[in-house]
Amino acid sequence: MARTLQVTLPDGKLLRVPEGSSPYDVAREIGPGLAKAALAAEVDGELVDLHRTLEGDCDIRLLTERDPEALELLRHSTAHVLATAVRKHRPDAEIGFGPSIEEGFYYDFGVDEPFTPEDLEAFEEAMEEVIEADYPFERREVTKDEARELFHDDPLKLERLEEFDDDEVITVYQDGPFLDLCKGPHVPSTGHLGPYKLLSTAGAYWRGDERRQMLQRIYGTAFFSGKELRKHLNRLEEARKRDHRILGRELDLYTVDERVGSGLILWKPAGSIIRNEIEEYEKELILRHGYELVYTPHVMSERLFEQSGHLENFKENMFGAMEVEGARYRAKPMNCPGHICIYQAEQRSYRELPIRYAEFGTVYRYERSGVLHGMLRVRGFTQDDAHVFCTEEQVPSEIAALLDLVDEMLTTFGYPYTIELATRPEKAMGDPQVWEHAQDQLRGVLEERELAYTVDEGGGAFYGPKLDFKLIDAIGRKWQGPTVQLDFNLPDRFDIEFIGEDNERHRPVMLHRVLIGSMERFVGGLIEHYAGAFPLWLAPEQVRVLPISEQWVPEARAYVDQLRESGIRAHLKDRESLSYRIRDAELRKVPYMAVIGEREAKEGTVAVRKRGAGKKQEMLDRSAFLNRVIEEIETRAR
RNA sequence: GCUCCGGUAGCUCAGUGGUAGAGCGCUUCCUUGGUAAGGAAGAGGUCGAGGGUUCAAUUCCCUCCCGGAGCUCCA
Repeated sequence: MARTLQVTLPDGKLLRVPEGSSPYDVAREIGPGLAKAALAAEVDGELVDLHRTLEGDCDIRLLTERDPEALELLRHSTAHVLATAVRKHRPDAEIGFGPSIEEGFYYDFGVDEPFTPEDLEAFEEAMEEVIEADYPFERREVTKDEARELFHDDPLKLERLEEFDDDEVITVYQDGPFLDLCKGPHVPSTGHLGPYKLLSTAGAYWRGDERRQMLQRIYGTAFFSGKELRKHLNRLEEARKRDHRILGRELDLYTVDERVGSGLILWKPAGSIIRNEIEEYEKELILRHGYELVYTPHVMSERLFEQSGHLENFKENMFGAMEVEGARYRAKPMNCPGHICIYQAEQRSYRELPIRYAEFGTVYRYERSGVLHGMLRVRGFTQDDAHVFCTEEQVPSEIAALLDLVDEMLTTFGYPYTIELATRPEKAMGDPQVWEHAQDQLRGVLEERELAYTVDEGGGAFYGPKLDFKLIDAIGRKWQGPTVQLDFNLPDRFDIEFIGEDNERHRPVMLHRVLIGSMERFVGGLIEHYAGAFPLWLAPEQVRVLPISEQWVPEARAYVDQLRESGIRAHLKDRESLSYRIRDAELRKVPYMAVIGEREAKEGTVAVRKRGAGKKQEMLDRSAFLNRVIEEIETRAR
């Protein structure tokens, strides 16, 4: 009698199957429905192909479309099918890597002629053929020598191959004519692929190293259902519509000019209003939290940056030196040295601490031309920077106060957020024990508040651990948010001190923190977050007053004046037809339209139409509307 | 910086080896309007910059500048 294996299912149920069975056989044993739906399996914690022979007794979990891991498999398998198709059209294409990624997959190819959009269409057609052929994904274990032979025409694969240890199991996967060096697993056959779409091509360095060969990357995405694919493509379309560069132009928020230079933002009046509102709000907030405003120059002596170490560690990101009367100056890439100089302008007593200096400081950094991107990645930007000088004992309360600030700020803008604690990296300066202690302090505050956080092990800067806050925007994308950073470096470099209770000199702890980070990036992000429809308190134009006809212009103008008198940004539009003006106000995303005609004139009212609310309108007493607007602005309602 | 793609009116775009066109916007006039485009006329372009090929270049070639998709890096 054949021997049997005992498999344990996720629900704890035990099953006996003949030796030599595969997960597929297990699925069939459980039911035909599962056998059909199963795509792969997790055996003793390891993902394996559905038809892989089981080695012995094991825990097994069958993966179907509903498991997140299955989507990754699907995408990875789709990448293989893409490579199969590319090889059909371009037999000489060298194959690089083709993994699944967060939103889909890519595959890198070494080709002489880059791919065109027409190529992508041809590849999609060829992929259909591969799918129809329903080739199984066949897994084989090979020796290094066998693999060398199999991939003798694929230099990129050979290079990867040499990195395997001699005793490592090397596996290859074959689907029809295409063979790839691959760890797997895959879906059972090419016929199991779902709907997919090739999206774009781009250059990518072999192994991400800019000194290496440039490969051609094809990006695509794949799902189990057409519905999900369409949803994803819609999301991409939605993101495209929110693009701050397009909205920024349409709403006259900012511009760039090649005469000024790449990566340098010109804030137009409407954008400046938004920026100024944010600055005013934040100023009020931080003054309430015990910060003091300071200002420091944009250009400072190069010697300062020698002392701070920026010239040593940050030089490739700094603008070049300019010379004045024999001395060299630099545009500042960071605000900290200036703030330290202010701290050191006097002898400091422990009684003064903590000292919190805040500045909307404009910094300039050289960024490679290829990375510049609208307002999100620029060469000149204004940070809402602050530096806290305090004693070691004060660190926890300072961190706690910051958590409050961050929460209040992000709630105002309607951003949910997550927290990350970044700890000591390999190459770090300072005593590991000091690091340990500081990290414990940060952790302690988070835990005391019962805040959820993740740990980015080794993700801290070389000079100190940090807390990173990630924002989640209206369409679910993550953005870099506030950061708080402990610094064990600059206090030493500048020999910062305070006189303690014991009348001795002591070194204060220094914290760097930003809430919004960079004005440019934050506003760019806000444009996309709100899709250009800013809440009332930020909206460049808050109320547009529309007289029905010329007859009511004086009355409408008087109302505009009254609104402005109360600090409301109101404008009169009286030229074109009412329909036209309504449409224009909607397109400009003005929060409120106030229409005045015969009826309103008679009753001293105003017909209020809210942005995006269509024909729904409200008849309000003029002072009632004014008060409502003021209230909404003051509470910074979202 | 690198690979590929692009740059024509303020914006979105069409077009051509014989020096240019649309829609929107803008100006003026008519219309005096009741909730997402009332009508007409007009102005506006050294076709990104420089060089080359050609009888002739916005068009073909080269270099540069700027933008885009990525790679790498970052607030």
